[in-house]
Amino acid sequence: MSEALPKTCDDPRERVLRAAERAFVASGFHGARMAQIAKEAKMSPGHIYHYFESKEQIIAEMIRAHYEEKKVTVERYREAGDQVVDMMIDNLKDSVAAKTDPFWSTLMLEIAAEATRNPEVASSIRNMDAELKGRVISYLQDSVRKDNLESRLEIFVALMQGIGMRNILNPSLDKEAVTLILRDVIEVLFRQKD
Amino acid sequence: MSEALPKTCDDPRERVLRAAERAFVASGFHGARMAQIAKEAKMSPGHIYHYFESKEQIIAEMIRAHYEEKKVTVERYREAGDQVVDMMIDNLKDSVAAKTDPFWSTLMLEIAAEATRNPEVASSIRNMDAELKGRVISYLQDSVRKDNLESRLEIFVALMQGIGMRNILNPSLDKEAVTLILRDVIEVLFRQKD
Amino acid sequence: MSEALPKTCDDPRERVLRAAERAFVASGFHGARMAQIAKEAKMSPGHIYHYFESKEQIIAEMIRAHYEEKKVTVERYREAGDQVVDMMIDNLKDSVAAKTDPFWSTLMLEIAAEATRNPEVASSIRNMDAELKGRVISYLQDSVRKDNLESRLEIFVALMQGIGMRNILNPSLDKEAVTLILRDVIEVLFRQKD
Amino acid sequence: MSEALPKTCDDPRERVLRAAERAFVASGFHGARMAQIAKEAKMSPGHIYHYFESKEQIIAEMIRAHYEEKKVTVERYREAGDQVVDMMIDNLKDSVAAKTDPFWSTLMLEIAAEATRNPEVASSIRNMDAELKGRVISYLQDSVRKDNLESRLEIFVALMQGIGMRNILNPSLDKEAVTLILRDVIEVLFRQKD
DNA sequence: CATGAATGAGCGTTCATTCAT
DNA sequence: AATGAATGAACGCTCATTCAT
Repeated sequence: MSEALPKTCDDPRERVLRAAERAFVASGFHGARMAQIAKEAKMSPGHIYHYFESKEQIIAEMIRAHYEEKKVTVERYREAGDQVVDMMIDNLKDSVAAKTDPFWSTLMLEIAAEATRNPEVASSIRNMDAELKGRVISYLQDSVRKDNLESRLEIFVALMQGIGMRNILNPSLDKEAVTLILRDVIEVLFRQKD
Repeated sequence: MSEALPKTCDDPRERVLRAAERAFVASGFHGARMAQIAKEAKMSPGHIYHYFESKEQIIAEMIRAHYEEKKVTVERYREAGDQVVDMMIDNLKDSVAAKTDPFWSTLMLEIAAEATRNPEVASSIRNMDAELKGRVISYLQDSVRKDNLESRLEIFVALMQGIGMRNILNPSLDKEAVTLILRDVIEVLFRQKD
Repeated sequence: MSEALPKTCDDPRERVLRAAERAFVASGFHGARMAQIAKEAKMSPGHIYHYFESKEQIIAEMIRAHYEEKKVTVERYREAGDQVVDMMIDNLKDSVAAKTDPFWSTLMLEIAAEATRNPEVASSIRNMDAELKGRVISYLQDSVRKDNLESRLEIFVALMQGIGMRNILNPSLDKEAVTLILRDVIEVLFRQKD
Repeated sequence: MSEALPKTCDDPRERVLRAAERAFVASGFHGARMAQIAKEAKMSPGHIYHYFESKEQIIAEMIRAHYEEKKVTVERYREAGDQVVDMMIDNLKDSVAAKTDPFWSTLMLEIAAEATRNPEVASSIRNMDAELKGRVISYLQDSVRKDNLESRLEIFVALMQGIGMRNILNPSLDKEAVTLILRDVIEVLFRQKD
């Protein structure tokens, strides 16, 4: 009954991670100050180091948590059976909204930028990315056209993440029009020719 | 006749900008050290401040220079006349190679990330981006399908930049396969129906 | 009857003092961490402050305890009667071993170094040192040469502590040879000319 | 004519070393603050790092400089020929004064204490100490008793450094009386039996 | 009596920027 | 125009000490 809520604001590690996320979005991994993270986590700077060894570790764990969330998100493809292309199209509006949320697109940008500089982070990201992509491919396998599936998926992911980046450079991006056009792109990328 | 060569290695401002570009790609805007930029520009750190007020200004001007280069690049769309979709397809391999060049994709990432943090830079980028897009639209106008052209262009740009980001997260991206599939996407995005 | 055993491992103050001693030898007064002392004393860091006001106080009391032990040690001179020079010579091997024990020589070094920095500690050490020396002089008085006895004793103590320091700077010090030579030095310092 | 004075206050490295020496004597290696050293060296904290990589390096170089000075000091034994024991006795007053200078005895204490904790420093000190001792032995070789010479020298050095330590614990040490008694100790340690 | 989570001042060090030359 | 020595504020992080429980 009184089950501890998992991952609430009461878990101090989680509080730090959430605070760091906000600080990273606001100032970038390098620009974010431990003092700011501490303040947002309602914790003294020193106490953060009871939960994390370093700022680097906070970055690494936040990236990992980000991928864990993505894992959950892609599980819905598993359940879509052979309706997966229809599902992608049905969910398009939400997907575009998610990718154009400035919070998430900014974080994605930071993560990619960190991968270009920190080899340890890069390797970890690439492993997680590959695992995620492998899962998605196994879920799509039977219901979409199979030729060059991996590359088609790469293009789809590139497109969705690219939309996030475009929304940063052009926040007046017409999400509705984009959503409509994306339907055709998804059809051409994935629909099996009966 | 003895016109000063514009943008050669002899122009010290240009030298700083090129050096900064390399340093930013290697270490990010925050990670790059003025000392490193000075060394690469073969100039003392102090002397950089004769040409630029601050590191921020170097970032801003480097981004501007980046857009100036892009302006030159898009001019070829102007010259393509009504063959523009064919030209996009013919150039696809080069375009993919350009977007997956780690140097440029890293720089693009830094620029986008900076836009999320520095409002002045963000505003300047958005102006330049809008101008660039306006030009491209005017060049495409007569030779591609006109419905929702701006959004179709956004999607195309998102896709190309997204491929750059994907290449960072997954450097074993199959560029050849991607190039092939992109042909179909371009057809569906831009080809006028008879 | 049920007298509390003094100075056993059950006395928590004593446990802290012993733990501090080990930590100070391992890391120095400054390098030793309260957390380490607490761990060695099998006590929480916070609880140490029920027994001691500060780290400084632990240092001061540990030094005092060190002198109390020395007091016990010098009592044997009292019991030697007029055989004291012979006893010094007989005990030489043990004395050298004691002074070259890294534990005690390190502690001696820390104590002397602390005396150069902390005036309160310095004053307390000087009092205790003077008292100790006074006792030894009274024990030696009747059985050794009396001219300049205090200075002869100073030289003897300097020599023994100096050997401890030499053993730190040159751990391959030949203790056996040193012991042999010291016999002659003691003879010249203390033996009464019949 | 206008020869640069070697090691004057104009050499900034030397200024840092001298400032560090004073700060180390006043507060110990650990207690001394870079800000304090900077202030005493009339230099900003940041600028110290143009000359030294770290506080550790300053400590290491100061110790080395200390040994270089000692090397110069022991050279006079070389020139004493077979009068070396007489010279030791003649110089005794100065030697005692040098060893009881609180500045130098405090520094010696810090150095020995550092050797018990920092293995790199310890190894360097031991090498320098061994070299120094080797030199002295070669200078004494022909004019003092040869049995166990190395250990006799160790005892002499221990005695002199021990006097420095005693002077810290008992600053009212009677240097004159000590000097007188030391003559006999030197005779017994080194004088050749005709 | 006892805990250990929590604090926050202060450390060694870095680096954008300045300025005497 | 050009240098590079010099600055000092600000960083990530540590640890003696406190205090709610």
